[in-house]
Amino acid sequence: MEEKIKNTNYRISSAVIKRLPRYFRYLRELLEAGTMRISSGELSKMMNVTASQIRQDLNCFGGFGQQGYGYNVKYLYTKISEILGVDKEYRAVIVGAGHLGMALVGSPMFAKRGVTLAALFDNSPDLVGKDYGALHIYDAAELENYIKNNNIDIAVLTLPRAYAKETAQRLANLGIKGIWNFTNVELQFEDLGTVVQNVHIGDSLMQLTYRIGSAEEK
Amino acid sequence: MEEKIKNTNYRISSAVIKRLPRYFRYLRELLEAGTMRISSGELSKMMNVTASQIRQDLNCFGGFGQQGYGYNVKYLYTKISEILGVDKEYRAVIVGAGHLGMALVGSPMFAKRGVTLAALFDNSPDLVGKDYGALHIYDAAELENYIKNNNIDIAVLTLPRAYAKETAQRLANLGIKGIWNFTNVELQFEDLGTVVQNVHIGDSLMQLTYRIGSAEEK
DNA sequence: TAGATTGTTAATCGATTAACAATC
DNA sequence: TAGATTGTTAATCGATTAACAATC
Repeated sequence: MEEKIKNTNYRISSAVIKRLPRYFRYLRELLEAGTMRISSGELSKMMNVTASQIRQDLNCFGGFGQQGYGYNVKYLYTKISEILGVDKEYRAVIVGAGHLGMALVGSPMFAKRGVTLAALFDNSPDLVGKDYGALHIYDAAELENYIKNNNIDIAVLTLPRAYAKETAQRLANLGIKGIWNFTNVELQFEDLGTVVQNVHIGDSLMQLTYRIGSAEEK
Repeated sequence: MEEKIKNTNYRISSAVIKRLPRYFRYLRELLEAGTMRISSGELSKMMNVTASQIRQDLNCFGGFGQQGYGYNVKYLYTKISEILGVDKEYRAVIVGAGHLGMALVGSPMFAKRGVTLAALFDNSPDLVGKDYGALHIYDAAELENYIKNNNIDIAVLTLPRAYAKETAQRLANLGIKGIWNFTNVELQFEDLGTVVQNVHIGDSLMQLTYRIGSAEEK
């Protein structure tokens, strides 16, 4: 049972990577429900994918199952968590303490995924200095100082478009590991080694309206 | 130039559909910048995709370009808008007036995509009855009444997980056309003809931590 | 007309599914 | 051991890219 995660020198396809978080969610649900084991066949029915795909996906990273038995839910959950970096305990700050920033602060999303929120930043005098639960809102001018001294890995950008590019550049210059970008500005810092994950929420709305339209045609 | 959008009896692949909103965004930017025409080659450089893919994608819906010239930006933007249903002027309500709901209300996202926000709903006595800009917050108990009488096409679910399933079921029973689901609950109402678009924001965070981890390995 | 660039067919590539031998 | 189910190879399917004739 002490299978290591494969040293994946070869590139994992982005199709696989995009599916991993969904496995993570389903496995946690199974774990919480007290399920001990699951076969690729059972999981495939729950998730509406093929059992083949599940086995192929998992085998990119290692042989986590056992012939004739299936997968131990707790073990598989742990492995997928490791693959996704949940055990790395990344530390994040939220830059932009508007409604979106506050919505993220208030949700259990970060905690559930091993990410610790350390602080909030904003440039509005009305907000700077306030506390939200355990989190303090700092002046955006303090970003450099704070990030250098507090071991921050990830910045969540929930500020207005207008400040996005400049702020992101400052963060990348600091060598921050990841930027989770909710502003609709496309960012690019591969040269600086900063990973950018863009969230285009509006694209999702457009997919919805497309699908409504195409459903109505029939 | 009066090319009709192809009557797409055959199914457009979801790979194509997912790319359409990105074309929409880039084309608006070009339009705002005053660019009159663009070739698939130029656009491909801007967007970091192949020119072939752009031409293939567009030709699923019609021949919007002109040999030797390229694409008229305004015309193409209009056509893609039609394909995505921007011209349909869908009407939406937001169910759940917490921070996430308020963040969506305050953003220009809906207006930019032809979706009109009509009202907010919540079940907290502190919020019901208040107004935010032009939008009124109604009691969630009024959902049925309001939706029947106000021509609502889309419900945006930004309420706590606990109420998600029940509320979504009520909306689907009313025959609402689309549910934009921000709760992490997987919903399924294909039988009732309601399109569900799930937003799993946490999955995006997991992709970020995965990518940070795999970038660090090198 | 010559040059440019589309629309579309054909070739390639990659991802998904099926099949089955390995093995618990 | 027999039954079950994985890990993995092979077959299929679909999506992307390349190529080029059509045409503005």
